Amino acid sequence: MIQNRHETNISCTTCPVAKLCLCDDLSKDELQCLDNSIHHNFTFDKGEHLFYLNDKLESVFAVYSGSCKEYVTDADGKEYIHNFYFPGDLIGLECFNFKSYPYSAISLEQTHLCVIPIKQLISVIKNTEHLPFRLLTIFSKKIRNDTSIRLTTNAKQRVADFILHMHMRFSERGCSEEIPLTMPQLDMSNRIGVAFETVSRILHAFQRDNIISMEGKNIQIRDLARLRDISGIE
Amino acid sequence: MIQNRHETNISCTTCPVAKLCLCDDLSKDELQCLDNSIHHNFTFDKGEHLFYLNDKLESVFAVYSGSCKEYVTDADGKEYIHNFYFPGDLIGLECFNFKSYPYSAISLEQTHLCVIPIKQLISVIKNTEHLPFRLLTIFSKKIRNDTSIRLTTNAKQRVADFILHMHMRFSERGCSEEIPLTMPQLDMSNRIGVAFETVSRILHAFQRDNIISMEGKNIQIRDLARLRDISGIE
DNA sequence: CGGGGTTTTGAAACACATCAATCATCGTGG
DNA sequence: CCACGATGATTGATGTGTTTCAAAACCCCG
Repeated sequence: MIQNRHETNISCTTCPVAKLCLCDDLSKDELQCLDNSIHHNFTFDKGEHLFYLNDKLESVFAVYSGSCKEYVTDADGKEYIHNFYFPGDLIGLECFNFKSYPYSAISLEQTHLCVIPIKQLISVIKNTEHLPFRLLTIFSKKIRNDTSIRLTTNAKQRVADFILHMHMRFSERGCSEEIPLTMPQLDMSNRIGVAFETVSRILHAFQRDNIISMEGKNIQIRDLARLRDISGIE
Repeated sequence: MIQNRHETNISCTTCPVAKLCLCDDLSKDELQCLDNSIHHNFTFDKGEHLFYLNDKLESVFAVYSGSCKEYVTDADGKEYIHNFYFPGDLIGLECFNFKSYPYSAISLEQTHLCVIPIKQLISVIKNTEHLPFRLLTIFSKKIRNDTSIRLTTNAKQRVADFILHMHMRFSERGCSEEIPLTMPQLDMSNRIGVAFETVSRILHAFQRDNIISMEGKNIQIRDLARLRDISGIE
């Protein structure tokens, strides 16, 4: 499925997002063992699929740079987006005991990925003390990522929730100043379940009220307190 | 926090929902090791809390019988329900690396729970080959449970999604005929993000159209195909 | 300098929430 | 055992937030 592409000497030991990925909490030996099981640095162009719905499941992906989305489409062609993935995130981990992928995944820009064959991942899990716990942490976080937009909220709250959630994720990546929206607003609207025209209107209202500012596709939060207030949680 | 209550000779080896719980996939020895770490059969009355938001995290819970919900409330007192839990489900597993519970959990009826202290769970994970993989499976399933109601759907689709999801969960428990709604419709409406009056109307419309039938709090699906059609997935 | 994919903006329609009142249900105590 | 209050469910009328439709403006990218 995945053609072998330009593979450089990237490794987990030098990876800048290792702390977000499988590697964190691992001993030096364990890290080496994991590193040996990973094929580093596959390049995907914008709009290229990592895999399609019902493709045979063979690998888990780790984002090295760039971004991706997971989605399914219904009979009408309407798109449901599970989540977006950024550097350090793992794609497909929760399918490890499936025969095939239950959704499609596509690159939102030029994206570099590391590929971990499931069989080898299972072997590493068996042979390392800390990886099982690391995986529990990753899954716990994924549950919070996947449920970050609440169902009981209105459109403004959802946009606020989305921005706050993105802010949190990019802060983890050492980028707390600006949130780069790598996806079109249509993707954002499909993720949060609001018409894209409504998203556009709300983003403009937030700018008018000096809650955020936008240049191009970058969002900067100017009033975090107001945003949290609109979101309504805590 | 948890008082020791009437504890009988229930064990994982004889538990009727073991296949849904931590036990599945474990060897006989591993099961024994797990069993020794679990305090079985704590009784919670309807409306009794398992734990409150910000309580110190000490244990994970397994539902033996009955049902529970996890929720948080916002500043206005509005309730957000993460999920419902039925026999074989685990509560609090995704908090294992937290200091305190990030939400509250309450019993919806008389409920029997098994309590697994986190420290001992970690020790069992370290000492068993299969439990780490069992946990990955449980987490994968939980992600699907937590995201079973899509954000981009209308009220009818959400009610349909909810019924289909409950149907799936109760089918796993050998109860595919009738879905016992142990929660009031208000809880269901808070879970799916639809006003409870709207839920009431939709449930009646579904009955009028012979898609479901209801006696008391039990839902019976009469036209699964129509329900799937309304849901719109696949 | 196009031209397809986005984003913006306005007007109209509608699905759903909200408000309000009635009805059913159930556990509790007199 | 029935009356009572509390809780949950139903049903209708009204208001509004959001979607939908439509058209224009923008903006990269080739």
